[in-house]
Amino acid sequence: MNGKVARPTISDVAKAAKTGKTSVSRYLNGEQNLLSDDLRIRIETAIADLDYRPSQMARGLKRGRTRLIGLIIADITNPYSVDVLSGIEAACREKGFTPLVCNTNNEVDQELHYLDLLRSYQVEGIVVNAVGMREEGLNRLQQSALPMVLIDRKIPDFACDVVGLDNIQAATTATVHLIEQGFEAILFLSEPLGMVNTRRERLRAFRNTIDRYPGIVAENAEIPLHETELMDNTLRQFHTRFRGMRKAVISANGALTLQVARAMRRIGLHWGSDIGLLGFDELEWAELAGVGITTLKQPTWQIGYAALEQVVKRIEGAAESVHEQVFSGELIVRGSTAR
Amino acid sequence: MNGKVARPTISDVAKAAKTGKTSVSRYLNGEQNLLSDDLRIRIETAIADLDYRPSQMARGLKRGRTRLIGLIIADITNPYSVDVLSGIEAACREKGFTPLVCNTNNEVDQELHYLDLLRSYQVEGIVVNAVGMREEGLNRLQQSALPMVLIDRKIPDFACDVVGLDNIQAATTATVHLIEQGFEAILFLSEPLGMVNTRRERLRAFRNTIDRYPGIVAENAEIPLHETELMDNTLRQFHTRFRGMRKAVISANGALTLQVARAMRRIGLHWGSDIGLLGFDELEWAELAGVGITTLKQPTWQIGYAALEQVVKRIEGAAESVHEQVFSGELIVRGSTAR
DNA sequence: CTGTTAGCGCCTTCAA
DNA sequence: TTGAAGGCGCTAACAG
Repeated sequence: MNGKVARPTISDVAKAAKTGKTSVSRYLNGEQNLLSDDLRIRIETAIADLDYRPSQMARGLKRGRTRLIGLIIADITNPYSVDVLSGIEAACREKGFTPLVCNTNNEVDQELHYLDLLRSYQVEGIVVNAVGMREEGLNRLQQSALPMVLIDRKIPDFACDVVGLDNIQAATTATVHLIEQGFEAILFLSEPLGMVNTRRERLRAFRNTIDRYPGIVAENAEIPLHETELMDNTLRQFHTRFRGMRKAVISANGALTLQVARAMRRIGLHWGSDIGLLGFDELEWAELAGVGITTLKQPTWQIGYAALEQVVKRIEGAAESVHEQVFSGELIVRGSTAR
Repeated sequence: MNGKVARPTISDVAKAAKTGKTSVSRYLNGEQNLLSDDLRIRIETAIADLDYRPSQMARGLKRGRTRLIGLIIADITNPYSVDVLSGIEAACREKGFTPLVCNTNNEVDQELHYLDLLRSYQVEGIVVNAVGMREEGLNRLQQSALPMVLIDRKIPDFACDVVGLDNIQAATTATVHLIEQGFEAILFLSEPLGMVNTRRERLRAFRNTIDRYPGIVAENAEIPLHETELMDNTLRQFHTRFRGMRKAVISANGALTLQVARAMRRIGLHWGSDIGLLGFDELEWAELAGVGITTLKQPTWQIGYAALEQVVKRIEGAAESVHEQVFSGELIVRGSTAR
C-alpha cells in the first residue's frame, strides 16, 4: 500500500490503452491526426488514469532535444537581473523551453562551474549575463558551440549575439537632461571600468555629450561597490571643489545608485537641493528617497524576452552573423534633478 | 571543419583510453581505487583530451537520480524570494544538486504547470513558496510523493515540512516595540488574510500582544497590493479617527510596506512625525526613505539554506514526521518609529 | 492507421 | 582488476 509507486512509463500507458508504445508516442507528439478516434480516446483516458507524464530525461536522451535553456545570471540579487529573468521566463513558457537558472554570485569560478553543469544537462542554448568569463570560460564555450546570447554586457574578444540597452542613447539623454536642468559640473560615477563595455560606452557618450556644451565640467570616477570611504571622499571633494556651481552626479547602475544615495546621506548632502542625482536603472523606491531620484529606466523585461527569442532563433538554426539588439532607455524625472 | 561536433560519449572515452565503458563509468563514479594506476591515468587523459562531460540525462534515466531540485517561487520579483533563493542555491551547490527555478508569478495556473514540468524532469525534491495551490495541485503533489518542503507559508490541509519565520516572536517583538515607543493606536495592515497562515499568525500575535496593554487601540485592515485608493482611504481614516493620539502602522510584508509608504506620500502623511511605520521584511532602501523605516528583518538566506537541507534529508530517506523549523526575526529600528 | 525494433548514453549485474 | 551485455523510457525508422 505504501512505498514509492513507480512512475508510469509509456509502456504502462500502451498496455492500459491496449496498443503499442509508438501510438502513445505519436499521441504525445501532436501527431494525433494520424490516430483513429477510438485509439486516441483510449490513450487519452489511459494517460489520465495513470496520471502519466513523459520523462524529459528519456526524451532528451533520445532526441538530443532537452528543451532546456541555461541562464547564467551574474547576481540574482540585482533587481535588473530579476526583471530580465522574468522576461526570459515568460518567453520560455511561450516557446516551450525550461530555464535552468544559475546564479554566479559575481564569481568567475561559479561561472565556469555552471558552464560545465549546463553542458552536462545538455541545455540547447545559453543566455548569459557575464561577470568575467575570460579565456577558460570562453574556450569551453566556443568548443561547445552552443547557441548563446549575452545580456547587457559583451565579453571582450568574443563574437556573440547581444541584447541590451542602447547605452549611447541612454547616456546622452541623461546627460542632456542634466545640462538642460542647469547643472554645470557633472560627475559620472561607475564601478571600475575594466573591460565592461557598458560602463565604457556610457562614460564615452557622457563625455561626448558634454563636449558639445562648452563651459560644462565633466568628471568621472570609478568606485568599487562597497568602498564606502572612497565613495564618501569622492563625493565630498566633488562637492567642495565646485563650490558655487550647480553640480550633479550620474550613477552608472542601480546598485551603485543605492550606494551613492547612502553616501550622500552619510555626508549630509541632499540630492535635489545641494546636488543633482541621476541613476541608470529604475528603482522601485526612487520616488520615496527624499525628493525622489531621477532614473534612466531600462526596458528590462523586454530585454530578457528578446534575448530568449534570439537563442531560440539560433537553436532553430538561424545562421545570420552576430546579431546585436539594443533597446532605448526612458528617463524618469524626479526631484533629484529639479532646477 | 565546422558543423556541430557531436559531444563525446563514454564510449569515445573508453576507445581513446583503450578500455571498456565500464571502467570509465567506474572512474566517473568515484570507484577509482578499484582501478590500476595505469588505467586510471589513461582514462584521466582521455577525458581531458576530449573534454568529456557525462550526460546527466543518461545518468538520470539510468539511475533515477537526476540531482535536480525543483524550486517553485511565488514571485521572483520579491526581494524576500530572491534572498531565499540565494540561500537555496548555495546549499544546492554544497550538496551537489542543481536547482530548477520556476517562477509562478503569483498565478495558481503556473503553479500547476510547473508542478507537472518538475515531475517530468524527475526532480528528486521540491521547495515551494506557494501562492494558492489547493486541491488540484495538492493531489498531484501527494500522488507524486516527492520530498518537499514549504517555505514561509503553509498550505492548508497539507502536512508537509515547513521552514520560515517565527511569526509569533516577530509580530510580538514588533508590537511591543511600538508600544514602548509610546504609540497608542496601531493599525495592522496586510493583504487579504485568506488562508495564508503567515498573515493570520502575525495578526493574531499582534492582537494578543496589544491585549496585554490596556488602553492601546488595535485595528487591522486587509488591502490588496494594488488597491491604491483603498489604501489611501484606510490610512486617511485611521489618521483622522485617532486624531490627538500617537498612531502607528504595521505592514505585514515588504511589498506592502512599499505601497504603504507610497500611499503616505500621496496623502501627505510623514512617517516618523505624523505617524509611526514598521514593516515586516528588511528593505535595502529602508534607511533612505525619509527618516528611515523600521523593519523586521527575516534571516532569509538561512531560511532558504535550511529548506534545502531539509529536502535533501528527505531525499536521503529521513522518515521523521512533519518537521517545522522557524527562525527569529530581528528588529531594525529607524526613524519611522522614533518617539 | 498501427505495431515492431533498434538504439540514445549511461550504470549495473555478471562473468572472466 | 577488467569487460560484455542488458536495459532505463523514449522516439524514429521501417514494416505491415
